[in-house]
Amino acid sequence: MAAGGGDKGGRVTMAAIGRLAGVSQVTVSRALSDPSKVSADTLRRIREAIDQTGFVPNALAGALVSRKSRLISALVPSITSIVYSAMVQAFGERMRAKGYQILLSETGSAPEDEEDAIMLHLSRRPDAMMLTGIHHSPKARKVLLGAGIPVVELWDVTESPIDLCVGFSHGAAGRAAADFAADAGYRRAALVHAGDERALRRKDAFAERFRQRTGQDPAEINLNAPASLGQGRLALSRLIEETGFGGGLIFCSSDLLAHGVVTEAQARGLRIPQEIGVLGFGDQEFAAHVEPALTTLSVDREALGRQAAEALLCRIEGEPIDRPIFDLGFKLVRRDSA
Amino acid sequence: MAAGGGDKGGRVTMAAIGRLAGVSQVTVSRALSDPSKVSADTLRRIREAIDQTGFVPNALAGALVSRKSRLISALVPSITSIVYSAMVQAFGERMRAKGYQILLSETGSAPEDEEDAIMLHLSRRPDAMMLTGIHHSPKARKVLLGAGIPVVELWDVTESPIDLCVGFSHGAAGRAAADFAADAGYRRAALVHAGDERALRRKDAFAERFRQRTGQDPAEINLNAPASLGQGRLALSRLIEETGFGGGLIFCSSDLLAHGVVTEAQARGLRIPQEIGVLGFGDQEFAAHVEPALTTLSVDREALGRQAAEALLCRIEGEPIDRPIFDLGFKLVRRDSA
DNA sequence: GATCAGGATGAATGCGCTATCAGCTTCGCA
DNA sequence: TGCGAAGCTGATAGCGCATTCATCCTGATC
Repeated sequence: MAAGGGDKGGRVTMAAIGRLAGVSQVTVSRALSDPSKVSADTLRRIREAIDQTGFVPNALAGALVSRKSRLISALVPSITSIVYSAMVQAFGERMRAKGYQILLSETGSAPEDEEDAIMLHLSRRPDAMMLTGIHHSPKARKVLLGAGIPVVELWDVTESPIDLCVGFSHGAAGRAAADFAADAGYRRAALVHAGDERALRRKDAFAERFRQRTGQDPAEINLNAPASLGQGRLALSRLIEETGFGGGLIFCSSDLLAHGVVTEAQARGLRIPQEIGVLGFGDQEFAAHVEPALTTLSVDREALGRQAAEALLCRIEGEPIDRPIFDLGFKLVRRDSA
Repeated sequence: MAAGGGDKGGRVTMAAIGRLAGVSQVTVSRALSDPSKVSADTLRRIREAIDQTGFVPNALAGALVSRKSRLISALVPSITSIVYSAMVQAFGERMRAKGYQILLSETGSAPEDEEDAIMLHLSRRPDAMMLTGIHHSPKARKVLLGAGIPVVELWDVTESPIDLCVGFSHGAAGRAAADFAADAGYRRAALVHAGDERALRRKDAFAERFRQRTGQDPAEINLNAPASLGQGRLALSRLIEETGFGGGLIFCSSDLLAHGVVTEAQARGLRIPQEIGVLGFGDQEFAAHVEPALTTLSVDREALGRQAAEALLCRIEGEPIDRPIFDLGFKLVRRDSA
């Protein structure tokens, strides 16, 4: 262990601080939660005792009795993806400013893992919960509703959220991409994606709209793997070698994949955007700075996180919310890759 | 609120489940913590009651009395940097497999923020704590020692850890980079970094060694901003325009900056590695796949996280650790950029 | 001097659970 | 038939704190 323990054999509690300062446990509690309720002299003695002993209040006990844990639970598929980490960062920053801590778990992509994680999180009695996506198991929905806490679902919109949702329509995003492709004169298209549920919906919407507009079916590469530059390069190789893709617009499910496609295209001497156009998704920082700069669907990840935090805080503080569905939209940013 | 509450007005507790199943609260507790201690029939009735009510045990109360929260606290400067998020992911995965949850906070780079975060985390009575770096305020050290829990410091090594440390020597890394530069025949060098404390130590070690080996002082650009591709491009521009850098090896504090430097060099028509060599740090996924592939100092972030988890688990389970300092080293991976 | 408002403090209570010890069956075996 | 062992269950006692209510003091007001 790191330690030789506290001051004495027993651990330091408010009662112990009280004994040192010559007051009761209650007064110590008051001194910490609302110093104005305690006389200046008492406050000074209590603070001295705290400094002396290195006392750290036990938030477990506090939360147990007050029924307020000041803990917000957050579930994301992965934190190594900037997509989610930037959102969680903005979310957490806002929550921390309001005195809440974040209990964060990765759920992967399997719904049953999410269910387990939800149960584990609820057992810590969080004051609110943030989930990614709008698809959850029936049991998850049930326990969430039963928990009686505000819940926000992120990265998507639905008319029937568990409680609140903040996101944008992936169908609309896919259609916007297809319209862009058709308007820009592309007569062929391909879809490269990592296989996650929301990417699939963008892809399907793209395919349908592109077919309507051009009469052509896009080729498709489902990588079924976390997005990475290497996977993006691989995707273009497979597109060319497996499907005989000879040019057109490639709509990627993330900027990282798009960057990989661009890199592979350059390595093969293919000209961008003349021979192939590349459309990314997310508008991550690097998108504007690579060569050629990526044309991409821009999503404000920080705004998603902030808005989610704001909505939950309203709920926690009992303020009315006129509409629990926040559609933050997206923007197509045209640069040089398509 | 999301909910209309539980089944009744009051909330569901073990006592309520017991009433439903016709047993006492204690038996419910046993059924959950060790089902073998309860008869098959009782177990079935308890499980039915739990399913019916959607009961979720209150881990706050459990932790309060058992003095085991099954919570591990983790403090990192930022989760949007893959450097830390990949490490936390590996750390969390191992811990989750052992039944622990992670309480994660971002501390930024200010030491006083870390101190606040440590106090907040300790108030939740975690079973162990993971910190980034080996520099902490005296007060932080004191409360950490007083908490009596295992502590691991990550990303660096020191002879005097608070409890455990897992990392590598940044001085050695900087020197290895300088030796590589000198051995490869570079007579000029430049240092591009984001300004964080560990990058500064690598930089200083590089500068000193490079001077010894070549008699030359490296140029330096301190970006004082989170590493990004755009910052990397900016850095090369500044290097050329402010310091008149005309060629040599550029040692970057991260692969992302290195990638930016490479991108800017290509945009300016500079040949790599003939005119300028670029050495990255971290060996992130994309390093091997960009063109030219990045030469970089490889650090196994997942191994850091895993080893940290393993060491903490040993401490928690009371197993002996012969040496609390784990130096996991680094590797120089030569590819095409230098 | 009596009365009262307001500030400062403390005693008692219980949040929901685990740990401990004690009680009750049942069964095997002498 | 008796008796200990083993299996199952319950009563009780806190964990450390916030909440509630009661108490005491001070000073202002009539």
